Amino acid sequence: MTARKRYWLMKSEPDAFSIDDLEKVGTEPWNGVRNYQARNFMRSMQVGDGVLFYHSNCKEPGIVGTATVSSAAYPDETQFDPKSDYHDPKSTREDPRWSLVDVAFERKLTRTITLDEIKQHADALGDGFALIQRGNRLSVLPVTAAQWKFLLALE
DNA sequence: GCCAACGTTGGC
DNA sequence: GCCAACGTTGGC
Repeated sequence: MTARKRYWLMKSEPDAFSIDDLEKVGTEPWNGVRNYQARNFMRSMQVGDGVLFYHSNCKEPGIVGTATVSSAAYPDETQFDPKSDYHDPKSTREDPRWSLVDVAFERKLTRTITLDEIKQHADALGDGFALIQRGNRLSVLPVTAAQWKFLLALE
């Protein structure tokens, strides 16, 4: 039995990993997430779920493309690697603390749907769109089917 | 580069 | 279990 397709927004700093990088490699393990809430969202993802690819911490923050979840959650290898920036000495192979999913490139948007523009549509998006909630820093967050449709219609 | 917001850590 | 200190995120 397959659950109904769900939707997510995932942030990445384009200097570190951009939508162009994803297009080049095709599929990428979404490593380095070290926030429990974000991790829990990834653990609940299913193959085929839709992803809005968001560029953060850059000149023009916003949604730049779409991707799909292409694996179930599995342990993030970087947590075990002492040489990695994402190394977590408190995590063990027996009981891994951090998980990730693979994300597959779908398409680039013809233009960036900017954060500024998204904020202007806060009413239409409804309360609780985590991206534009005050002070929110979550790097992985859920998007409803209605929000997905609305946001992509702005393109 | 600044800084507000927020999560985590660790002393007590 | 409180909370101050600290580190990180991310818009500006």
